[in-house]
Amino acid sequence: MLKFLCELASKDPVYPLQNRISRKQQAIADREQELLGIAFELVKQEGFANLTMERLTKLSPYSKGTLYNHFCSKEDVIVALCNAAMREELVLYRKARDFQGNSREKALAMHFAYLLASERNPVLFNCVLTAKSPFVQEKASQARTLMQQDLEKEITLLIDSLLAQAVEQQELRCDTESSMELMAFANWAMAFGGIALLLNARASHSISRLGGMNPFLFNLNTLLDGMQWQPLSADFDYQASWQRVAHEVFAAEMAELPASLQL
Amino acid sequence: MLKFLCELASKDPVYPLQNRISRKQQAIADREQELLGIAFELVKQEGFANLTMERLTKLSPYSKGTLYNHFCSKEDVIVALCNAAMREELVLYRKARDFQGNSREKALAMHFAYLLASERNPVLFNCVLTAKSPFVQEKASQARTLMQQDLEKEITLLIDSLLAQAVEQQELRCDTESSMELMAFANWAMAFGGIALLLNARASHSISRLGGMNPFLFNLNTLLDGMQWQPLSADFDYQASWQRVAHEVFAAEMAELPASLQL
DNA sequence: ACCTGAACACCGTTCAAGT
DNA sequence: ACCTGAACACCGTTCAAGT
Repeated sequence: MLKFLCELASKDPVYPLQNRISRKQQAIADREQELLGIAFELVKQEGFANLTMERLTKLSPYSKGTLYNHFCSKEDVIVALCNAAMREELVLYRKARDFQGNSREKALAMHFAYLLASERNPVLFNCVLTAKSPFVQEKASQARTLMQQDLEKEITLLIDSLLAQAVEQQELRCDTESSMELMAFANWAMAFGGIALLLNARASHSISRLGGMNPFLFNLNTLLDGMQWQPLSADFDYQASWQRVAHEVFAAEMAELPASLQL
Repeated sequence: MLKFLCELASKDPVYPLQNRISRKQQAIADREQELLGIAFELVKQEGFANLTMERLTKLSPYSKGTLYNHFCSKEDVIVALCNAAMREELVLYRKARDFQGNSREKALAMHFAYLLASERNPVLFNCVLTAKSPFVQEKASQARTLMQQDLEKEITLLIDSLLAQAVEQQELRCDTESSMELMAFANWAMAFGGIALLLNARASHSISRLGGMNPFLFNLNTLLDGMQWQPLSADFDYQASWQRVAHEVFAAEMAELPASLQL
């Protein structure tokens, strides 16, 4: 359940790796992962309102004081969870990038990874937004906030290099320097908006009426067509690419998902 | 500040209008508006974490028990605020629809209205998302939840009729029945995603690097081009339309905005 | 019938006392 | 040096007592 937290434990920069990490430091890092794992279970089961320092203390073998030794506030826990989620996303993005296909198919694979991450863990997806809001941000520790910015930069870098590759292969045109950044943002906005609405507003009229249709591929095809990213959706079977991504890249991750969710 | 709450007071269906509303019912409806106004100020100043039943009680002339007479829970207050925000949005959408121009320009005006609503009141914009999350929804009163669905339907209707009009005028093609609903959703997702990210993640790398550029028009032009909504952005000056909307439709609302925000 | 506010269980954060 | 848990101020919700 929380293996993603464990395997990333030693990477947390709050306790930076040294050539030889002291036993004590390692113990502290381990405990932090243990605490984050419990916090993760709390939000997973009942949403964010269910995460309280009180409950976190009671479910852990430690005292409140010790919790506050790791996290300067409740918000700090939230940002820490969000960072773990982003690290997990990064792993998926790297897999997506290696998909065999043209540049637009690779972009599709990246979006698939984003959607997959949100389906695997809906609450953490929302976490990423709330964690960025100024009210949360200002109560979190600086170390954790900086870490978040680093992770974000790393993701941005991946996207940028994909766009650059597409331009190089002449499948995408990019008139000015700045329009590349605008294109990156447009992709993020479209994907984020679609997922956030689907996750949170499933009951809403204009979403429930979509019935069994999968709006993601439609959204993406429309946006990428608007960017004139070749080949256009009229000339290529991106539905097939979407299926290929599911089977060739993310078969393992898909298998973990509840059967009710077909991407 | 909270005039939008007042003018809509009598419309709240929790206390439905009758041919002759009793004096007592009117008093109750008034008090509810008063309470919502205070709640609004609380979230406006310091975000949602600042809204507590405790503070709401203290800032009002009433007791806790009376508050719970109006709102069955804290979440119920949030949904009530969200509904007020949606009513305000509706007013803007109606103004946008009457913009003189081709169908795609009208769509632009609708998006402008959405953006304007979010700039006028960032916290309530977020409110609309959190208010739809299942955890909040299940703690709110049914009356308020139903009201929310009605408001949503009304907004959807406006969008749908604009799309239908565009198809009728042959500026937009719509192959199947369902693709209209997909197009409506794509517009919502793009607009929502862009605004939510801009509001909450201004500090994030891939947003801060956009600098002074306004990504909204880019996002919209790209999406609507992808939908093949005529005339395409290459053949029409939508930048000019955007300015026209600001001046011709929303001059009054723009004037209220802090000068730092140029749409 | 409606309003009040005391009461209860819970929460976030701190810090003196302990090891 | 680090851990503990009592203490404090605050919060959401309820309900017996009042009018």
